[in-house]
Amino acid sequence: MLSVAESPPPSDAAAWLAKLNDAQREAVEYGADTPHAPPGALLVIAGAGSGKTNTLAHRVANLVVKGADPRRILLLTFSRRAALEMTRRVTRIASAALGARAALAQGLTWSGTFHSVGARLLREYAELIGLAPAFTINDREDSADLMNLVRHELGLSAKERRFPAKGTCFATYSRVVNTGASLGQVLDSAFPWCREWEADLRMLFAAYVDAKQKQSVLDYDDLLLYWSHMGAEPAIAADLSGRFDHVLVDEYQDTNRLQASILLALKPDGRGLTVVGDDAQSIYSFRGATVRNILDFPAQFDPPATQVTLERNYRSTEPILAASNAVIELASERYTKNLWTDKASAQRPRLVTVADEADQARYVVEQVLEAREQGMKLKSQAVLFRAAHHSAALEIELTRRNIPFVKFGGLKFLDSVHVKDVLAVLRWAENPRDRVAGFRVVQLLPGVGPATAAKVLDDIVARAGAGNPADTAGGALAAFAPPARAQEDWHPFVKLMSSVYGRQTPWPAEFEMVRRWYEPHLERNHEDAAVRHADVLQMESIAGTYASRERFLTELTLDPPDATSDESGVPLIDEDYLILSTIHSAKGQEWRNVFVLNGVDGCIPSDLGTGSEEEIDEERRLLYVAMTRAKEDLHIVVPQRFYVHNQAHMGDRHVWASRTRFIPAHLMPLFDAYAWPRVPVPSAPTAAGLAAAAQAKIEIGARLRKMWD
DNA sequence: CGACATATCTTTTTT
DNA sequence: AGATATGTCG
Repeated sequence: MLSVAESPPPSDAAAWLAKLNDAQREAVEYGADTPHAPPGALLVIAGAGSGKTNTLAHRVANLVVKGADPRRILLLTFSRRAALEMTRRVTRIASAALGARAALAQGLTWSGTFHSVGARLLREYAELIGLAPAFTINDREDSADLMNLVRHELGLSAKERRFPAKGTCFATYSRVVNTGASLGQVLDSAFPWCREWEADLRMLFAAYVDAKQKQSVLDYDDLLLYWSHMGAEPAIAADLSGRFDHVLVDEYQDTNRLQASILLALKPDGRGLTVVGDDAQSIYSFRGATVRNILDFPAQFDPPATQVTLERNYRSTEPILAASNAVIELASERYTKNLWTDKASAQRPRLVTVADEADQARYVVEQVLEAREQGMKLKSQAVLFRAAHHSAALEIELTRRNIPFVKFGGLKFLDSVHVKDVLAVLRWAENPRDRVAGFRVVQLLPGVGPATAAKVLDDIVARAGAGNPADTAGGALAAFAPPARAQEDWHPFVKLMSSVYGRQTPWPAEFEMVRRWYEPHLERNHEDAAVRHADVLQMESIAGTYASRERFLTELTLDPPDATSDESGVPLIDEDYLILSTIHSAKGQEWRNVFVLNGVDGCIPSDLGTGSEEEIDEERRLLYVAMTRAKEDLHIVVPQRFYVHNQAHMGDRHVWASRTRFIPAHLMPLFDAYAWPRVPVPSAPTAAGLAAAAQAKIEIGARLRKMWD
């Protein structure tokens, strides 16, 4: 049992908080003297680079130092990466302050994303709420596949006019769940081209929910939805909220209504609740996040939440901050603060015009190498972009020049077919009712298509009845009469599945058995089997680090490895590599040297996100987030000619792009604007003259295009 | 019924 | 370029 409460606080208590500024210290010390009877809610508005993570870590550490039980602290972060970073810092800070009682700081066991904490709680309360404890969790792709299955069953795929694709259906469903809006509202605001299908979609979603329940499968949204409904059930709600004395939430500007309702159920009067975020960095509205959550937070409580604002920026130089502030000031809705810094620098952020994407890639490589020559590690430099495919040309150039890089965002390890195949076998083993998994696995056998697969799955469900399908699934498979072409492969398949259903082989060894069974199918189905095989082996080594099949599956779907690199596998820890990242995945991070690709209209803002004022403002915040990642040097690259795919009628073609609307002419003095490669000019013009010339050229282009708008 | 070829559409960002 | 619906053959 922990008994910190009676120990006196360390005599140098003030010393370890001395490095914080006044606002930070206020956020750290708010209510910390009475950790067992916390005061009302606290809102910390923390601007970019204002030491937010550090402040939150200090606050948690301080609570522990003052006697709070770390096992009764719930720390909700946006990503797993952020959760790990936070626990690491809290442990370090608290250990230093606690001295001999440092071990206490290890007790911070409830930290993670809303989704992972939700999954953990749901497994604990499963029986109580009528959920099979062995439920499996579908990732986005699996969920869309299930939606597709249901869509076919309802005959929606054979309509006269084409019904929305599975991904669109699922996205619509997800948005309804996360925003709490009606289907009609969601269609109007986000999917207007699907408006005509409202009635069919409603029917589809009802059947989708039904299918999930029958199969004991949850999707990401369910992890929040069930949690939220537990909070609405008085008996469970009391138990839930009684478990945690303190609830702290990071990146609150990117939470949605559903998440807000969960918090409110946990801490109805706000006591012990802390949320931290920055309204100017809200960039996840496509996931149902709403900036209203943070703006309306104080007024939810009586008395209203105490607010602390962190405005001092410790990250960027003054010119970078001035440009970033100027960009965000043009938003149609005012933000709550203005950042300042005392880090002077003569280098303004650069606005670099290049001819096309190939030159853009060459420019970045040249600059990155030059910086490295001057001692800046590749790891201290990052290239950011709006959409994952924007870095394609750069990736080719980096590979050609042999420069190692790691890419965050975009395609995941888990999205490749072979990885999904193996995971499907394991998920089906864990939960034989999981139709998406089973459907995929059975069709791996030659001669088996959708029709045969459906029969197999029906047989399994029929034989199980109300009992545990894991006991009877093997028998159902053995009794099935396979089509002639699958005859030869059927027996080994039945043997494998019977073994995994019955858990005859202990965990990591089971993976190896599945892999061996899968190998011949991999060879048969894929030209590049060798590369794919390496991925499967890599997955096998990851599997060995988890205690059980269930842990492995849950962790992998909730926290998939998020980096890919040119080689298979992430480079060695001590190796130096350049960071490529989508702007979304760059959240919360910082680098000395930052490049923003495609600073053109159509990319930032994405031409898909210019429908409404709100969407445009979100794109503006995206640029703001990208710019404020930079500590010393910031390059926004503007290719004049831009290649686009999948244009409705013309197919692929080049388009002439113009500088992003978020940096209008009157902000140009805040940038160091030039063209690259620099052309020799006869009369040695001034930098300002060059900038003006470059700008005039671009604006004429824009005017000419406007003639046809 | 499965396998393979052909025509038609497609919204980016992620837990 | 890649997914998905539809068409045709064995």
